Amino acid sequence: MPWRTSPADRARGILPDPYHIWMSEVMLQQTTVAAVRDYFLRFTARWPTVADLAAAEDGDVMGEWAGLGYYARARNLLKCARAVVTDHGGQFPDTLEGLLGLPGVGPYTAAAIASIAFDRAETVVDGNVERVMARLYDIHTPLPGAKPELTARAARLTPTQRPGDYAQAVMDLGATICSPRNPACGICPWQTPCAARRLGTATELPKKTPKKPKPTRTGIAYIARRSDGDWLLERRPDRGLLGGMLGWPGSEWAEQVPPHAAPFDADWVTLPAQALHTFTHFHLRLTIQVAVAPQGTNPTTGSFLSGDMFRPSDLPTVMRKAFDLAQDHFVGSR
DNA sequence: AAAGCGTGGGC
DNA sequence: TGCCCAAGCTT
Repeated sequence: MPWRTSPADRARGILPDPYHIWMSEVMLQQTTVAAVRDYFLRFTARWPTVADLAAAEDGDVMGEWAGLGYYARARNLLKCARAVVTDHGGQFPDTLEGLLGLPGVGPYTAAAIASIAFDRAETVVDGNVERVMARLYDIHTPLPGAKPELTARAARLTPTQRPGDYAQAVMDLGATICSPRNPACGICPWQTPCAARRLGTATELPKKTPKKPKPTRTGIAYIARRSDGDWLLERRPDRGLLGGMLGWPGSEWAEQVPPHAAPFDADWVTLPAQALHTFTHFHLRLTIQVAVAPQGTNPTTGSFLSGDMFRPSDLPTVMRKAFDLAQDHFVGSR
């Protein structure tokens, strides 16, 4: 992992850049290491310091985050960078309390930064640690209700020696050996004290309360290309689903879509294929309508973005799926 | 305090 | 193939 420094360096007092640890930890919230890696490298190459990031344009940061999901993280990333510069002299706070005051930094991330970047004896409790503790102590209370007990167990184990190494090690243990499906108990360094290992309950822990089924919503997206090659796009409002991201104008997304109008009058063509996408709490079937806009078109929403300025990679994935289908249409009809 | 909030990979 | 899961935070 490119944000990590070796235990050997850490032992000699060489700690990682707090900016890098903060960046990686925010990206890693509910996101796999494999997905984060390239984003981390692009962000730190483009904005090498927190001051560079604080000076960035909102749209540039949102565009660079596109595809990683949970876009409130990107909005808070910018807020946080600016808070560090304006309220903390450009240095990240080195205490749990100070870190918790930053936007997008909750109990886990604050403890991760404090322990990994500053070697403070704070306790990280992420999904890995929850699983390891539930098994180590054979706790059958379902999550999220078990969280306080799991946190207390984890805190009791946190050492004062090399807390940063320990935090990473216990998460690595959960990510590799004490894995959700096929835990490798035979090679686990904690196999002797582990209650679930002894009782044979490891694979069924931690218990979780069942999830609600996802409803299916539908909607329409309007993808218009002007004769000069510009695309009609809009910036979504700064809160809610895909907040702050670039997207295509369209209807609401709902189980029953209310009446709505296209952004301008034209001979809109409905594509034969829909864009299918699943969000955290619903499935979406997006119907795509395409049109060529004459020069001088005045849309009721959004604005035309030049073909040179528009990077499809700035779009969140659902909008990118819609674009790919529309582009097939425009190319195929040429 | 329960719900909202993305995405891709693995099985 | 659909479901589960991933180094959670905010309101």
